Amino acid sequence: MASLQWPSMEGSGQLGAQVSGAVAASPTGRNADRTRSEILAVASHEFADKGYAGARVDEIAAKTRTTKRMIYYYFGSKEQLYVAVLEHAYTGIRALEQQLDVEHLDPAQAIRRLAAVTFDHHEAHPDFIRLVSIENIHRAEHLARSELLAGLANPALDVLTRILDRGRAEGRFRADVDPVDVHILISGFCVFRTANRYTFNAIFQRDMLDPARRTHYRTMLGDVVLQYLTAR
Amino acid sequence: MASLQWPSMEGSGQLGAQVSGAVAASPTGRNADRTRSEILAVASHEFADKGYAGARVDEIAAKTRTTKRMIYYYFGSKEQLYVAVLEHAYTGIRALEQQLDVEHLDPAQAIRRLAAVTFDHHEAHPDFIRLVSIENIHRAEHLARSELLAGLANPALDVLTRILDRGRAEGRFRADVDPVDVHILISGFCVFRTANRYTFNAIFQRDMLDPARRTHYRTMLGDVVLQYLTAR
DNA sequence: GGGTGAACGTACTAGATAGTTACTTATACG
DNA sequence: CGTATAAGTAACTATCTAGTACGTTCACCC
Repeated sequence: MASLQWPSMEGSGQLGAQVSGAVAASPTGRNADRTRSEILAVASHEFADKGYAGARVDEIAAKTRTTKRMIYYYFGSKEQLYVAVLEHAYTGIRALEQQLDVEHLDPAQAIRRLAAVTFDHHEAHPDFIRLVSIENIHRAEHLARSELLAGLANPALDVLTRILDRGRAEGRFRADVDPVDVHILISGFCVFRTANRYTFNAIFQRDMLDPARRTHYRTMLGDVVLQYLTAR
Repeated sequence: MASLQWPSMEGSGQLGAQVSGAVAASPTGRNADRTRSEILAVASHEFADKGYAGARVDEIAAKTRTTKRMIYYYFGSKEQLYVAVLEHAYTGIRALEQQLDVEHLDPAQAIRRLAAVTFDHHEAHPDFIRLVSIENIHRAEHLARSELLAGLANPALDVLTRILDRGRAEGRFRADVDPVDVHILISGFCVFRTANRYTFNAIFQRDMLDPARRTHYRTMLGDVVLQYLTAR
């Protein structure tokens, strides 16, 4: 019901805890790690679904196999729980991004691949995109205060920077493009497609996430980015 | 304090009502139109600021020169007030869009102009962008139910369609581009820049709305769209 | 100059909601 | 084996919040 949509560090669902190095969990009854991660998983989904103010601590507790007391036992307050959800979501996504390997491709193909992977990520993790939207409504006040997330650089940007450097060295890409700007171009397209799906559909009667149009938008994004990078 | 950031139909602030054809408002004391529009203006800002669940009816009332009773008198419920805010916001934006006149420009210049005007709109009406984000968190359930907004087509899309037709007729644009896709490209860039400003800044330490970078992003968008339309 | 209805204010209520207290049970460990 | 402590439950409370009951005032019209 409330499994996380990005790979969690502790396994999201049924009884998947069994944390690697730590204390072996007792098979029966109580299990701190499992309880904590189950609360986190349910809370992630609830906050993503209803927003911070719209989510209810009582309902999060009800969807867990434990009680509200445990939420306060492990997380202290609704706000701290929300921050934990944000941190968990961001670290999970970063772990995914770090896996992408495009060093062996030529610059143009590497850019297409990066754009496609980003595109797929956004489609595969709607809860994450929703959490980001929600956090922007709050002007990123929680994100800015989190010291866990403060220094956390974006691996996608590092990869992008290296691709651009190679492309420039080979004389295939323009010299004056900023990696962050390219990232904005890619993210803007992907985020808009998922985050604004509902109002867009209400007005234009077009579901941007219709599977029939998926490859069309995926290649369109690659085209747009490459054309920008290779323009005279 | 709470003036609307898009042109309202009734004048937002002090005592600007004095509705055109209707009954001349008494200069003193009570004035239905003024009260109603003042509630709407304050509510627009509050909902945009805090979201639907986060906004408080009591606080909206407090920031008005009238009382909570009047909110329920004119709008019925918190939800109906929110729908009224949405409808007011969308009709206001549409009225603005209808003004753009690019028929006298050649297709390429017209596209640049359309992109630039869209770009400016997003920057000038942050409350509208926030309301759209909030409505997307709610999966556009209110927008979809509003019969006022149901048939309301997007004038920007009509303009875009005509520009593309002219460009194709003159052999300057590719034949296989969909106006809605071009709209996605433009909107995606503009919406991302404003709506995701805060989390983006927290992670990349770059304010996408820094005035020093404004023209850079404005021309970048025009370049990207034109390159997409004119690619071999 | 008084009747009428729309516009408005005050004070209240029922229910929801974040957070707490008091108490119980399982588990690790000397 | 027994006890300290981590893990857990259920019931409670203070406060907040959407919505309402009821009374009052103003503008208008005859």
